[in-house]
Amino acid sequence: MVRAPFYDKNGIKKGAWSSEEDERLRAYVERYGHWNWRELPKYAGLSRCGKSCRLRWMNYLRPDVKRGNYTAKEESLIIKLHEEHGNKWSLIAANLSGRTDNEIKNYWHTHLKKRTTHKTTTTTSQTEDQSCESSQCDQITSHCNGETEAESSNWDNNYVELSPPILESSQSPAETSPNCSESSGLINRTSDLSDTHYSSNQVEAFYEEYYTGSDFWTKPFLEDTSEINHDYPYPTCFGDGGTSSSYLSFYDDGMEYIFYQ
DNA sequence: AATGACTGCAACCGCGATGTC
DNA sequence: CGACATCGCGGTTGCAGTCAT
Repeated sequence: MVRAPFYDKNGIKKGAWSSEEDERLRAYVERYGHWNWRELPKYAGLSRCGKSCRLRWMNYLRPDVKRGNYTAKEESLIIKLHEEHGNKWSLIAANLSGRTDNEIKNYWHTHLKKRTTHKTTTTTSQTEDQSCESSQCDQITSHCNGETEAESSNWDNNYVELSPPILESSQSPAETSPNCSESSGLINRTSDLSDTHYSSNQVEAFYEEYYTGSDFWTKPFLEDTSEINHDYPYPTCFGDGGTSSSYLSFYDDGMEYIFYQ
């Protein structure tokens, strides 16, 4: 279902990711963060471009990416937000915990677009004939109007599922923080709040603290280097946890090593 | 069973925005 | 202030799996 792997003229690998590549990228980003996507693949030992790494991480490897089927709530929210904002997938994704904009975009085109088209046509026909017999029509009506009045009201107006929004190409909280330079290399702070519901005020307060308030993002991303896996070289500017030998294993000419030294 | 059409989704691409020098 | 690098976003593509004939 994915493009077959191949190498372009510059020796950059493209196409489907292997499990080994996934593991390398995951291990590297989880340990060192994504301080610079363009440079990252070199240090992670990947023959990929930075853009590809970033996409793979954001869409697939991030631990807080929610996989699996969409709930009725999620579907109704996507439909609602799409009606309001159009193809602003990043905006829509920001309102769905654990979903990426790319995933939502795909889901829209493969599932929801048909439904809303169907809804439009059936709604039109309904005005002429006040009936809607198909279960799909019922489902759409449910999505757009809310499962129940109370449930819909709570969902749409007062609560959001709270975990960091995942945008396929979003800024990480670290990048968002005004206190944090991009090269400072912070790990992502994860949240296990996805199953909890909060009021709007709580959400605002949380994000205030989460993204800007605390000094979390200004702290060095790597405080414990005791368990560094030296299979994944990283710039010496991140501390002395890397070794020259492991680093040089990826740069036989040593020029980049000298540069970073 | 063969095969052509369709579907779903991971991944790619181009371009605008933003940041840095 | 312009040039360049990098990031973020949305549209598009490629292809394996599934379905229909």
